[in-house]
Amino acid sequence: MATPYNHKAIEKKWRDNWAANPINVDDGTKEKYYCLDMFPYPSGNGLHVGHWRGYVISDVWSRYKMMHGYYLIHPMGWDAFGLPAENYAIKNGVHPAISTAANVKNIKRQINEIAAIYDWDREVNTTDPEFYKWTQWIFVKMFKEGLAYEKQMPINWCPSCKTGLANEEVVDGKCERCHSEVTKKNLRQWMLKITAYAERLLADLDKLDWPEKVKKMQTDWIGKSYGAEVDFKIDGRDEAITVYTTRPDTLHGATFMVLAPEHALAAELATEETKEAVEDYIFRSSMRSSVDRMADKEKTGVFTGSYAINPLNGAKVPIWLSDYVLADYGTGAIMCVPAHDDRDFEFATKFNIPIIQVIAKDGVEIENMTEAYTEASGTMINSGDWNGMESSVLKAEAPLMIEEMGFGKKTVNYKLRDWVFSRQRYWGEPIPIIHCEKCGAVPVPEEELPVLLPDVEKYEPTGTGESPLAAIDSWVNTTCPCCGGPGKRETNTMPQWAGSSWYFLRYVDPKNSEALVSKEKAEKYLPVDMYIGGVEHAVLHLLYSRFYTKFLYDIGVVDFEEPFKKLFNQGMVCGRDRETGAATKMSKSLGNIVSPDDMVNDYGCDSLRMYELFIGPPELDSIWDDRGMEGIYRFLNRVWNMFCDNKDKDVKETKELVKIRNKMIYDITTRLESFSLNTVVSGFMEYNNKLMDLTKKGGVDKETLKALTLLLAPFAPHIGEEMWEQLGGEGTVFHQAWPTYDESKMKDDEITIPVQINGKTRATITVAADASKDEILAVAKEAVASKITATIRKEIYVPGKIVNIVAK
RNA sequence: GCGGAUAUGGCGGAACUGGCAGACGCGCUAGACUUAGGAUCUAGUACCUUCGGUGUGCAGGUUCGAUUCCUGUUAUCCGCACCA
Repeated sequence: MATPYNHKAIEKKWRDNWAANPINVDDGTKEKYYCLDMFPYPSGNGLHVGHWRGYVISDVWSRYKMMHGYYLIHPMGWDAFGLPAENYAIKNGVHPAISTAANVKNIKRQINEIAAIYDWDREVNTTDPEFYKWTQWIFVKMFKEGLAYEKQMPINWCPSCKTGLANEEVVDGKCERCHSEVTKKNLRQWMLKITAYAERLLADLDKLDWPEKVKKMQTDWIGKSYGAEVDFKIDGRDEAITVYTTRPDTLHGATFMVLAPEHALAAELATEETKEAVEDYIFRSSMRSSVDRMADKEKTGVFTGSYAINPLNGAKVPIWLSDYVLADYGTGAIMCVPAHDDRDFEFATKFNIPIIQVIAKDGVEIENMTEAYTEASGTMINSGDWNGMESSVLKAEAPLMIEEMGFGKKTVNYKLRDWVFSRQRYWGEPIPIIHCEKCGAVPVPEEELPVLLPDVEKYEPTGTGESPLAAIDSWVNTTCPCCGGPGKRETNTMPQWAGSSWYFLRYVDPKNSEALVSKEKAEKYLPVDMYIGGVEHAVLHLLYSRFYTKFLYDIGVVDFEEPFKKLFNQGMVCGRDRETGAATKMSKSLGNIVSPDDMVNDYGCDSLRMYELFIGPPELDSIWDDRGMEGIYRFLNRVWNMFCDNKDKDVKETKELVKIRNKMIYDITTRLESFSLNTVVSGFMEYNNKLMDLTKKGGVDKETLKALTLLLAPFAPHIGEEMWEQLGGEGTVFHQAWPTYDESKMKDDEITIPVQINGKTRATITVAADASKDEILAVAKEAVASKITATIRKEIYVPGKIVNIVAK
């Protein structure tokens, strides 16, 4: 018996060897393959086995690509701005830069335990001034293009984090980070005009090889709808109120109109009698948080006392105010057709407003409507000239008809809002703007970037809407780059998403001081071919990155419009709840975090890598169970022993061995190609069991051992490299070509076929693979002759699969 | 409320275009080797039973044949949530 499997010695040996002789080298002739991991936030908790999973998946894929001759861009970096470091600073008085650096060091050590081929020469850190110089540069460019602008508006405000938030960061009315209830605060904000890209962000989703789920989430978030704007004259005045509707076909059924309480005309429309009630309603609405407004579906509202004129039939309709109409969508005003809209129906019922049905459901007019008929299908009724038309047709044609009639226009709308981009916190990129009394907001000249984040004494957010930077007079007071007069620096910082919206571009040219990325390197190494990470960024990071990339394309920095060609979302690794046994997210507070460190020590990196994959389908959540590690460790031991038993023997290749080898290559390759990584691992186990069997029956030949080594290497790189060396292979195993299979050599001489009677298996027969149908049926009938108790009605033979005899 | 995903032994999970359900692993049972074994190896392990039957959330359907296709339904998870 040869030396037992010693993971510690083998892994140390190859780790040192790879450090001395890097295997991923750009020789200028290879094609690139860019495989990217979502870079981590360097948290003080370190990595758990869930983080590992994603990194293992991407490393296996990278090494597989390397064995197809690619030069890999496989970088790692740090998304290091953000609240936890700042909160730690507030509590302990340690500068975020210091605690972050310590966390980076620890996590880097842990990541190195994975033995992934990260190219640390490409490492980036969003808090590095040489990096955020370009984060600020992009902002300045956006400002110059009119895509970054200031606005005073009520925004989402987290009272616990004491900062404003983007819509994307508000989940169920709560702060995405700390889960506090989000309130509204009227603040001067920096906004990014992501809405200018809405159409392109939507249309280009088609080009992407992304999970449908993520594409759908982005589609819904952008929320495009087609409809018309219609002008309703206010009775007795010259002004009109414009509404947006997707159902202009129902215009004859509009019996009232509702404005958002924040609508510019809301207060003005009140009459003497309604003034008090209207003002009261507007005031109360302004005090309600978005959570309130969402949770409370019961309709409230107030009649303004004014009327509008339906432009189509001249009907006089009352104008109401209600907070179910959103101020910042469409025109902030709607026409209400209670017969054909659930919300309008509810409102009309509550406030006794007439309901006029204009689409016949199943050809009839409903006598007493109990609910709205919302489908656009049926014949128009009560609609003047439009009577008799099909509503679905009218729905499509009405916008243009309205436009021709001169009281509206065809239009589209998006749910997507501009991006609230400023944060009132310390640990982020300063927004590179100087405010001057004469010149207004002036961008810091590009050659003066970066605007360094100064040290402060107190990190504590003020809660007033000012960032802690505002307290540093010496930093705030500066000169205006435009007129040379006195100026004040912008004290808001950027959100955490700023750096992560473009970091993947910097990896390919991380030390360039002249440009964000050189044209040459961008062309050669970008874009990202495969992006691997969790699904939690579906509408945050992934939407922002697409927006940034499109902008950089427009100003000529890059020559592609989509940053990530292919996206893979790995599932979460859950812990098990000690009492209920249910799967729960790993978290510090639940105390169910499994650290990879001990696992690596006890079983080795190769075992942990394979177990991370074996645990379940990579795209689904899975539950961590320590005990399963044993099984993988045993498996690697068995591979090692089988290998050692055979490697020094000169075993002749047999037909059986050739068949198993080709089948093994075929199975592993096709499963890997379809990203079914858990079944790749079980496939290895199955084939190893077969090879162990054959070891007892005469041995396994070198070619087969070699094939196994090559297949296994991306998964268990250390043992793979060791086996390759012991087989006398040249250089590193990762510079070898991925093995190929020959389908003609996978065929069996004999096949085993189940024989069924009436669909139930009664016997199996073994016949020559090339036997004819008649021969097989004859053998089959003989095998089950005693069990056939009725007349044979039908005999079915599916070649190579099954025989079914129908007897009744 | 709307949309999407999932449902298979004690557990994690296999099953390619309909063709032997439970591969592979964990756990468990028995045995071997051992002073010992939480090491290793061998055999067994869906359920009920005597033949035989029943089984892929539940109820139907299509088919010679359904985990796979269709209709309905339940549960869990995820996303959106007054977007007119």
